[in-house]
Amino acid sequence: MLLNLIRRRISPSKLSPLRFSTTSSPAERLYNHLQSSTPNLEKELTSSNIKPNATCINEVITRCKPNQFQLGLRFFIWAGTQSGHRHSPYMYTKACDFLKIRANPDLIKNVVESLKKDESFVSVKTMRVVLSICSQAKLADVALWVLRKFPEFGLCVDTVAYNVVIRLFVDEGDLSMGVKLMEEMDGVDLCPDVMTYTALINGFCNAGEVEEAWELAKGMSKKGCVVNTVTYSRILEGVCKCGEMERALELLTEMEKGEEGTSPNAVTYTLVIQAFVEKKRVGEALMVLDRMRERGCSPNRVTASVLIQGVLENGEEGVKDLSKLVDKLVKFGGVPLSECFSSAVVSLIRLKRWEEAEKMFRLMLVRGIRPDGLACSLVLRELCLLERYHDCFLLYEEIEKAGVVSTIDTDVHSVLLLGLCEQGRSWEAAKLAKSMLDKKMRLKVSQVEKIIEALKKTGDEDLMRRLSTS
DNA sequence: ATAGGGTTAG
Repeated sequence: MLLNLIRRRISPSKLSPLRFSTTSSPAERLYNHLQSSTPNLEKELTSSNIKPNATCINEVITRCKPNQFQLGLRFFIWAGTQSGHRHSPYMYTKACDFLKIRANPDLIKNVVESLKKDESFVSVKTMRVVLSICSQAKLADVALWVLRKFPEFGLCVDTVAYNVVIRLFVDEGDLSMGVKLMEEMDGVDLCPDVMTYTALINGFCNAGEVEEAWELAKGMSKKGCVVNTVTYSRILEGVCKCGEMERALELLTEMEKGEEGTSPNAVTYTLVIQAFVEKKRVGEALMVLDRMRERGCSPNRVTASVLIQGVLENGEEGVKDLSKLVDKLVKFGGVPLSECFSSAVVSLIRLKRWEEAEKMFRLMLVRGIRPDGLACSLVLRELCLLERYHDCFLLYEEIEKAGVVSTIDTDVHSVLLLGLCEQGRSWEAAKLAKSMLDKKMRLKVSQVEKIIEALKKTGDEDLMRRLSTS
């Protein structure tokens, strides 16, 4: 950190290139190449021989001031075309946020135009990165504009590029543009693939136009695309969303009777189960569970949590229904008892039935059923909200002992720590603080002073030393 | 490229 500060004070112009390249970070060097206003920026960047990784790319971009965003974007595009590197979705989000692409769509157009003007090397890969940026920023119009620019660079549009643009229009709700583009593909000798169809089928299903989706699916096989379980499941989901549960069951039957590649899987059945649960038709949801079992398909944790929530919410006989369901899920395999109980705890908390949730959670610990990370963190958070810090601490210790991979949020840790201090539980606070230090957690709370003050009372010198150096 | 139920880093 200190080194960075010192470095920044040295004006780059006073350093010879040789000296510069040995003393500065790759990001710094790339950033300086970026400033060099040469006619061909990409060549300049490539000549640096630096292969930037994610951290480095991020560093370069965040160095850009708002008036340099166009340069920053151009750098990001260049970096995305380097061999052996591929921007992760996270990086796309990051770049789009920082460069404020969505608020300023012209940035993309300007960069593409400047690539043309500077006669930089532009490949299909370059365009793919540009389209991914449009995709991340949800800019359908700009994406279409980019698509139309391909010929100007002597490039042929491919199916993947079309799919990106089609998906953007579909997500915007512009289905007719999606269809128009798909039809246009024929004219340039491109064949719509499963992705193209899936995008449009999704769109029609979301718009409640299941018939249209169905027609598209029928058209798929004629074009040599295989209609698979996923496609059918999407349509089934659309049918469910329209509330046509009887038709959904018919479609399910058809899938069960159909060929190998279209037989329903756990996701398919779970969609139907969830739809019944949402319509408070829990009995029928449970029947679908039996049905999937008969077809040799095991429920998974999603199936389980959807059904458990449904039974708790709408079951006639509450706990009795629940234990019957849990027995069944465990017997069917695929979902361990601990997952079922954890789901029940999570559902109860969501339903604001806290007392039942706590009872069940404690029952789990007594019976040696290990709760999952989410159940633990929700229970501990609730206890903190109720200011039952000591209870929370005791449960925390038990959970640690049970060896649950802790996913408890940092802020819950901090609130608990502070709460223990305020309630005069300095021994417990010290123990928690040590545990947090072991996990390399930072004390992220405004009243750090207060905590330190309370911890001093324990007279634990080892702890104080560790706190002061952390 | 399919569902649900929280977070982290890149």
